[in-house]
Amino acid sequence: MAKGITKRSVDYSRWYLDVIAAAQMADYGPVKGCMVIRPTGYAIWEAMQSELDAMFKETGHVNAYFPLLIPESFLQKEAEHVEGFAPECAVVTHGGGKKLEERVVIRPTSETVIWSMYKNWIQSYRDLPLLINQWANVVRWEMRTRLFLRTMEFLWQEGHTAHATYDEAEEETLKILGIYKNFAEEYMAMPVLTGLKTEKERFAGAVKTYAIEAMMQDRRALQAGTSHNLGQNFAKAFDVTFQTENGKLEHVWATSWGVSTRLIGGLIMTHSDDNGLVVPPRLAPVQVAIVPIWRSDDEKTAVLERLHAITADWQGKIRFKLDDRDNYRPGWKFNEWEKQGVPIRLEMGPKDLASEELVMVKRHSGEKERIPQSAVYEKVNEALEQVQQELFERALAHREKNSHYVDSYSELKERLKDEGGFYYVHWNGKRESEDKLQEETKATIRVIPSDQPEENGQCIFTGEASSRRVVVAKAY
RNA sequence: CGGGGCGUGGCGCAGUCCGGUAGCGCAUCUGUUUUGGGAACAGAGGGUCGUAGGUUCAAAUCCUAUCGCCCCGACCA
Repeated sequence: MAKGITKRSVDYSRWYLDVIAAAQMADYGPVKGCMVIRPTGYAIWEAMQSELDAMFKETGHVNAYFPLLIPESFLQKEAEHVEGFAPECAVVTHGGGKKLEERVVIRPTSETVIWSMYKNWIQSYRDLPLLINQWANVVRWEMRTRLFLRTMEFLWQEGHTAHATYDEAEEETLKILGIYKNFAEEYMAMPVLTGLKTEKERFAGAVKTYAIEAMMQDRRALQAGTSHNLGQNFAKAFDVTFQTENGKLEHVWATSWGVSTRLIGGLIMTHSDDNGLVVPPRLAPVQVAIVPIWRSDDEKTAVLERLHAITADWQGKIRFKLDDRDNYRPGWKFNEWEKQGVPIRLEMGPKDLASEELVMVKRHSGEKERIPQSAVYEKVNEALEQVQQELFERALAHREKNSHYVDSYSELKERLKDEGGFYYVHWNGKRESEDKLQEETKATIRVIPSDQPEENGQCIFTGEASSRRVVVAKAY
């Protein structure tokens, strides 16, 4: 049925790329690993941006913009940070035809430039908290890239906040984590686990890294957003201090947090099917595609007239497209909108004109329904809500079905190989066990879940006592 | 960096082994008939075969070099 899209069961990775191509979401740029985001893909990003941006602003954050180019020496000021990022930096060595005195890196992330500026902006406890976000592009020289999931250049938002106390920074870190979870679940309809990253997986330069972690249809994990408590690491590296209420000088406490265009990859791999993209209604650039059907010019006029009347007051309420192109036939249009992931399709032809009905089709289920023309607006709104809900529930059920409690390492190894999924296992925090796990199974500890109850058990690697379970999975 | 694959009209490919008029499908344009799940027919336009050198009467095809991209792995949001 869907020409040109490889089935998920045949080759998941090929399927993913085919979905993107069929929906015209992105294309390869001329430089290896770089991606052109086409209008269909970018519209989804814009929808994500506008929702997230509103959430940040509601919680007191403001937007600003910092430069793309950073002096190389800045990266080196924070020991762990340089170690983590130096290998993947693109470095500018020449400008204006001359070799630069100091090389300049294209930002892989902006902590260093931003903290170099915060040094000038923060003097007193009265200047805190400083809650800044920026929407930007960053470059990381990755060895292996994949559209949306990992590209050399990607778009993201990065929040960088400064606080007077550790507790306040920690509170901010968790607040943002909550926003990310809410966004992922309520808008993307993508259920996520929240939790702390292990030391091994922690952001270079952070004291604590929290993440939201989602399960894709192939049962692999996708880290979909991170929120870091940076402690005083960057304040110390850039010597950012403030005077406290009682006159003492202290280093500022920091956080940083981000989500990227990777979310689009997550969206695709959570909901789409063998017929192409499926976009949840709240983020769909087009929520309803209307396909009129006619044979004669008279029929065309009548059908379009009726549809115009029905949609007369939809402007600003429902994002819809009346597809009245006459160089394509209905079947072609059905397919086209399907590949684009439009949640609801309405069909109306001569038959419906007479019966005062029309046909409503849901993209995610293929379910068709005849609805009275007098109630289209209500029915469509109802359906959009319902689809949003069903997509979330479907994804959640998939995650639940593929999440397992396992108490032996040998069983974990077997099952990781054969079925994938999330495994809740006891681990007592030893780095060596974590390294061994990755080496032997390619899987990693994704999160130490926030909502997991304390439970006495034995670490499956060492047999030592453990008080909690962590989530192990193979990841993107 | 290792393994695999590929560079030929806009896109997808065949042709390369065995040198001899650059081809097919899709897309595009024109016209007619069509239109409830990817329309049919007729016609048309569009290519220095990744790049550079070599062999030859003759190179997409053989030789040498080189550049690039994609997929799979190690590393990563």
